[in-house]
Amino acid sequence: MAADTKERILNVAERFFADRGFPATSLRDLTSEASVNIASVNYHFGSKEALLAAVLERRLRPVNARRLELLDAIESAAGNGTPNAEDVIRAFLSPPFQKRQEWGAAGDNFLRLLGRIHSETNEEFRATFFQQFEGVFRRFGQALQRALPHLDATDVGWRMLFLVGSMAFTMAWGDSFASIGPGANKDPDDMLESLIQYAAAGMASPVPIGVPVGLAQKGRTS
Amino acid sequence: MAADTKERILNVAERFFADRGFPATSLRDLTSEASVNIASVNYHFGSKEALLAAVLERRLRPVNARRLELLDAIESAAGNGTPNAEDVIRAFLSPPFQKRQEWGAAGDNFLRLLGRIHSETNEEFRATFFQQFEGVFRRFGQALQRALPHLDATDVGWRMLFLVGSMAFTMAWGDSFASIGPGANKDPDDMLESLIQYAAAGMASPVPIGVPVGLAQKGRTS
DNA sequence: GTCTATATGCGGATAGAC
DNA sequence: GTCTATCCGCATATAGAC
Repeated sequence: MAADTKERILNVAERFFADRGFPATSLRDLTSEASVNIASVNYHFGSKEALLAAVLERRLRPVNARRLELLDAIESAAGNGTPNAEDVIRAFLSPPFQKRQEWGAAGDNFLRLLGRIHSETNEEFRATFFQQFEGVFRRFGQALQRALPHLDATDVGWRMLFLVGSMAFTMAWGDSFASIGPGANKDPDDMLESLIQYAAAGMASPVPIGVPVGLAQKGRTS
Repeated sequence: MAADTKERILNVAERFFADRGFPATSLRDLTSEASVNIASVNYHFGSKEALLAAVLERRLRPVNARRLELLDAIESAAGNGTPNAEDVIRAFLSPPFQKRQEWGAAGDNFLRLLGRIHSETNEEFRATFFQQFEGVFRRFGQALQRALPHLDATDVGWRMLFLVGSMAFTMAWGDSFASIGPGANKDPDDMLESLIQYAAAGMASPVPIGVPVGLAQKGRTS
């Protein structure tokens, strides 16, 4: 049962990489937990790094495909007009969280891994991850620029950085963070909608005209 | 020169932990780069984990002290009234970025490390990091709840999650992310102001009244 | 406080039998 | 495809001389 072996490896790797991080996960533990032979990772994937790439690609591909599909639909509907910014943001944020629900516990693990990966600034990780992500990021950047013509390109770039940061952190922590913050839990399904609303408001917020952003209120509280 | 040895270790650890991550950093490389003996980490700090704690505490302590100082001033000025949400957000976000400028290159390294640490969901890291952070997070949560009475506690909690995510990601990536996004670089000093503005708009955005957030527009683009 | 030498164990990867 | 046995190197940590 080779196919089963590969999948068992992928599933345990997803969970362990999410829980412990990639460098702190040993192939010994991983293969033991998956009940496969220790040599099978190298046989099926070639190396530990290639295993990470396979773990990411398996789920990132459909997520990003869905993102672009939704964006295509929005741009088609807008025609020559400007697309709605909230719609664009929704198209970017929804797919990973919706897929998580489809994928159940595995989706949970993947999203936590994905959240981790986002703040990995290493070169090797970038090669694996940004290869899948960079094109999507660019297309959504262009769409947001059209949807928010009052922003210059730098503002759009920074705000996308903020948006992706919120998304990644929410993926990494999900519900477990709510216990630290104030208030009891409501339905976790509402979190995505709350994130979309937060991001849409932040994205579209006006830029002070004629006043350099950095000088407007610098040192106000210091 | 023992004091110098400790500081050289701390400085290199800060940079290596930021660049490579904690588990991927070896004490061999670290002590070699710092030009100190390999045994000195255990002599001065006790263990690799204790070194991480020392690295974090050295800079996190003044950052969080400054945050609370600013928050105290805001709450004193507000008296029995409600403090301004943007002021509270500024008090939370400004100190790490202002300290970075004070600290120069070391501040850069620390902020990248701090960004990483935020998405570390491990138990061990939480012990070290949240010990310093949890109290600050609670106090700002209460302040934001008072500043934004139209939000219930769950909304405040989630939006703080989003805010911290934006902040952490900005710390981790800083300027290097701008090259991926659209647009050329403006003054990097403006990034903090842009982040504050984004967060303030997202934080204060209205909640649809009488319509559950999660049901309002769910599936709109799917 | 600093150094060398070493204890002790785990890491990824592979050779070669089945 | 799967397994055992092994190569080879690096990890943290410490003992003990200086």
